[in-house]
Amino acid sequence: MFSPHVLIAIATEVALFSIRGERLDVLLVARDGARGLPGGYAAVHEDLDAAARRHLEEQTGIRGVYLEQLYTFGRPDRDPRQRVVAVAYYALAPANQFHPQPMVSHPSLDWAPAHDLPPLVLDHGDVVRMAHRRLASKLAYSTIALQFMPERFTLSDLQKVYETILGEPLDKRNFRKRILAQNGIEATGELFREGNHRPARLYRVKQPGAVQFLK
Amino acid sequence: MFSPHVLIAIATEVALFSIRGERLDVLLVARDGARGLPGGYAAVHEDLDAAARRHLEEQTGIRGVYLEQLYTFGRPDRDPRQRVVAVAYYALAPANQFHPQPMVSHPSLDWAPAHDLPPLVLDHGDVVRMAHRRLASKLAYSTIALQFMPERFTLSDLQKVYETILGEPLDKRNFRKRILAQNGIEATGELFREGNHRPARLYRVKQPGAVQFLK
DNA sequence: CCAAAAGTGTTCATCTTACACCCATGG
DNA sequence: CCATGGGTGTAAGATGAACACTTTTGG
Repeated sequence: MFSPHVLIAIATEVALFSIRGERLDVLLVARDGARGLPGGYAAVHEDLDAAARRHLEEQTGIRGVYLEQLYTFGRPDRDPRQRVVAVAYYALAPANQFHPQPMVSHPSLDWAPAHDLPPLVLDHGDVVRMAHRRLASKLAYSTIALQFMPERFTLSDLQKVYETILGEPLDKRNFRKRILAQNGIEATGELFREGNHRPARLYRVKQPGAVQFLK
Repeated sequence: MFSPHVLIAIATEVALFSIRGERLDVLLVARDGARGLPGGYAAVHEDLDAAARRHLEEQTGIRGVYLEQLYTFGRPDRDPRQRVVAVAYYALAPANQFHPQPMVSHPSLDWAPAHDLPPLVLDHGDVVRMAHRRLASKLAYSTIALQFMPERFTLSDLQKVYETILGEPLDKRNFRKRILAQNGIEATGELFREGNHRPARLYRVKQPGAVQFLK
């Protein structure tokens, strides 16, 4: 049906970010001694998004996260061994503050700081950097940061997410005004008590699945 | 080297826009009785951007235009006949005001209004709509509209480009302030005389290749 | 009572929007 | 002199940025 001159292997690659402590981390898998992003070939009759999710789950156990296509890398020399076109994605997983159990128990997995990546295979470093830029710019005009939040969270938690991704401190009062005006979250009425200080109000995302655009 | 289960045909598709008259038009090619976007398969060792440009030139004669990757469509059922992943692009060609000679002489080509598309093959209508949205939003934070301009143009010409893409009229004074503040164009000192009214200053793009981001 | 983080309004500067008239030309 | 599009500034409103103190809790 097809000339072999147009048949190409397609791989998906997923940069999965999470806020851990006060760092933006990306999840890496070890493969033959080097580190790279979770991913692999898409099967002939497999949807690309599904392939990205499948490899992510198979290699990390993570599922149900926000996933967005980033860019397709098609330079013929990007993989020196063979011709593979890579459809890159990025994904966001909730901060682990309310999930203290390690999300990852597989020994070949580890987190690396997005700001200070170790050497990665192929062009995976470029993927992470491009995803990080996209994420940072999306903070300005969407509610995408909510995808990092667990079921219940405080405004300080959310502010730390913004500050971590942007790499700069934000004014607390202005931040709260802005976030509450976006109307994407609501107070649960509960309080979160921790440490020797005033307890914080807990909030939840109104529509956990949806990322809305602002203005 | 590869299992045949991961070998997939990759096609590029290009939505080429131009401002013609006061419409945003997209260039269509006729193929077996239907209309679609210029494009075709990428060869095994061909760069994807290069494949998009090659098919565009082979089918329309157009080259040297601004080209940007849009999205990769990977649903297995997008082409009912066979499995083809489509890497979609959009391209921008200068308005024809200073190029009155038809850019296209091939009989199987025609322009269609982006706001009112005829039925297109496969998912090409989705590609055009997505590209149009991307273009409209990029007007707000980049100098991408300059890619529609010929070598010399007036501020009224440029304003018509914005108005046509956005589908709404803009205030002349505010528009001029904004554009000149962006610092992407400069007056040539020449005047353009046409019709029985005051001649208009001609401008040129400072860096014709570059699209700069604002703020 | 001390330390620590939560919570809360106002002012100033900046940017955005609305708006109307004169200018230069061709016919 | 008339019609046509080119060209220009200002004021009001909206938005964003800066900023400090009180509250509640645990120890």
